[in-house]
Formats: sequence, C-alpha cells, structure tokens
Amino acid sequence: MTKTNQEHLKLERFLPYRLSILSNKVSGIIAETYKDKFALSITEWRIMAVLGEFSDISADEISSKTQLEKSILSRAISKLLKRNLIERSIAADDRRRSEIRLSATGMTVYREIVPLSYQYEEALLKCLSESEQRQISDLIDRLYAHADTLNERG
Amino acid sequence: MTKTNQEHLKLERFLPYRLSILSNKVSGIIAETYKDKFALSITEWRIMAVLGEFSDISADEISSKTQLEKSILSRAISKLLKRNLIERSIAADDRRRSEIRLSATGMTVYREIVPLSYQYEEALLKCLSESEQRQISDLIDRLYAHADTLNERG
DNA sequence: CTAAATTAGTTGTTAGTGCAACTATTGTCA
DNA sequence: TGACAATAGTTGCACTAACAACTAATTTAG
Repeated sequence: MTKTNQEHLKLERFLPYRLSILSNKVSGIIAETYKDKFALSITEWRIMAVLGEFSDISADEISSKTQLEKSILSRAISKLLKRNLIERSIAADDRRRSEIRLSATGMTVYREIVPLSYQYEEALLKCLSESEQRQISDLIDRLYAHADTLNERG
Repeated sequence: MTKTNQEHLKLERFLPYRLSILSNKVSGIIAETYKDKFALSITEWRIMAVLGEFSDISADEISSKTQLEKSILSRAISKLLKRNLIERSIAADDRRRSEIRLSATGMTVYREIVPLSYQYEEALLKCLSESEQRQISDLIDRLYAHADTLNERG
C-alpha cells in the first residue's frame, strides 16, 4: 500500500518542480552570456551547437537532435539566415529538404561560445565530486528514459 | 590546465541541456494531467499548490515561493478568481496587500490533484533505488545552491 | 508633517511558444 | 500512371512569458 494521498503537496520538495527551477536557473545564467555577447537566444544557440557538430543537415534533423518544434525551428533558422550566421541550400536528391550549415561568421561565433559553455558547466559542477558528477549524469539519463516510457502509456 | 576548448560541443551530453530536456519532459507529462482533467496550466497549478500549503498569503509571497514573476502571477490569479478556484480579500493592516486562499471548489480540486502528483512522482522515481532517490534529491539541491552563487557574481 | 522612496499589484508592449492549417515535393500501391 | 498518403518546411493565430511603466498604499527621513 503506497502512501500517495498526503494532505499537502510540499511544492518546494516536489521533484518535478525542483527540476524545473534548477533547469531554469541554469539555462537562464547561460542565456545571459549568449545574449549579452552574441545576441543569441537559447533556441538559436542550440541550433548552432548542433550545426557545429553536424553540418549540412536538414531542419528536421536539427529538430530531432534539439527537441525543438519545427515551427520554432523554421523561424529561428530564418533569423539566423538573416544574420548570416548560417547558410542553407536545397538538397539535390529531395527538393523538400534543405541543407543547413554554419557560415564562416557562424563558425567563428560557435568557436567562441563552445569554451564559454564548457567553462560554465565546469563551474557549475565544481560543487560536486567526480563520482557525484558521474552519478547525476547517470541519474538524469535514467530518469529521462523512464519518463519517456511513462509518457507513452498515458 | 583545464581542457575547456574542445572543438565541438556535444549538446546531448551537455548538462544544462539535458537538465532542460528532462525537466520539460517531466513537466509536460504532468501538465497533460492537469490540463485534461482540470484545465489548469502549470503556473495555475503551482499557485494552487502553494495555497494548499499556505492560506491567506499575498501575491508577493506566492511569487517568492513559486519563482513566478509578479505580472504572470497577477494574470494567473485573476483567471483563477474568475473560475472561482481561489478567493481574495484586502489585508486589513496594509491595503496594498491582498490575502489569497483556495475557495471550497479550489480546495476540492487541490485535494484531487495532490495524490495524482505524488503518484506521478513515485512512478517517475521508480526507476531509481531508495538511495539513488536521496542522491538525486541532494545533488539537485546542491547544484541549485551553487548555481545561485555563480549567478550573483556574473 | 510631508516629500521622497519603497512596496504590492496591475497593465501595456513585445517577443517567443505551440498547435493546426497550409504549400510543395516525394513515396506508395492498386 | 495516377490518386492518395506521407514528409519537409512555412505561416497564421491564440496564448504565455518577460520587462518596463504605471497606480495606489505605505514607510522613511528631514
């Protein structure tokens, strides 16, 4: 018999809530860096981060790698195109698909932000020991995989 | 000498990113429950969750407990008032402040959602052992506290 | 006591999000 | 091959979020 009908929900101890607060705080701090120095939103930066790893990929592939909605992606991509941070061409074999890559400028920006991102991650994780860092990484992966299965069953 | 200038940012292994994805997934699943059964957004539910614990508190107090912006709160509160899920009166000692509480209907809804929330949390955490559950809880707290200090120093 | 500063809450504006409808292209299969 | 389904991407629209400007009430200090 599991005890799930407590009278009160202690919001500040409720895991989904705490995850959300932590994530917002962390993303928010990083976002400030991008915003101040490069005028990039989190969304825009994520797109560029993926393009730094995988070049000449389609919007759909970016979507699956970043979990961003295709409409959001479409608009973010046109912004980045206007700013000449990325380039786009039509795929030869399938004219629906586009092939997107970082421009020279975009690559420069990318190369500047990557170390900043790692520095922040490192600074953030400094409060944990090496083994704790591995632990939280592992626990996040497992929670995500599990949440995914809960999702599908309703 | 820390190695922070790798060529590529592996987005899918970048902790802030993974936190964000996990958090969105988890919150999204819960939000569906609220939305389908009670037509409540995450924001609205958080307000009600706080009011279930602390009654006759001001919008500002709710804000500090939920991390919600006061403008967002103001609008969410007027929605909840219209739906008769909460009640509001002016504080006797300070007529700027309002005192907000769950209505009878709001209390009923609250009492229905709390066990659902706990059930979900329990289901989510089922993939972890007891000690792992304590670990992640502890690690989240420490990361949050640490992120907070990083924030203030810029 | 009163002018300035502070605090609680509301509202306007702007931009971002999420869903669905839409166009264009390609794939399927009878 | 030719209608229909599926896929890639864009756009419209309603909704939410973030920030600042605003009103009203209270506190502070000279």
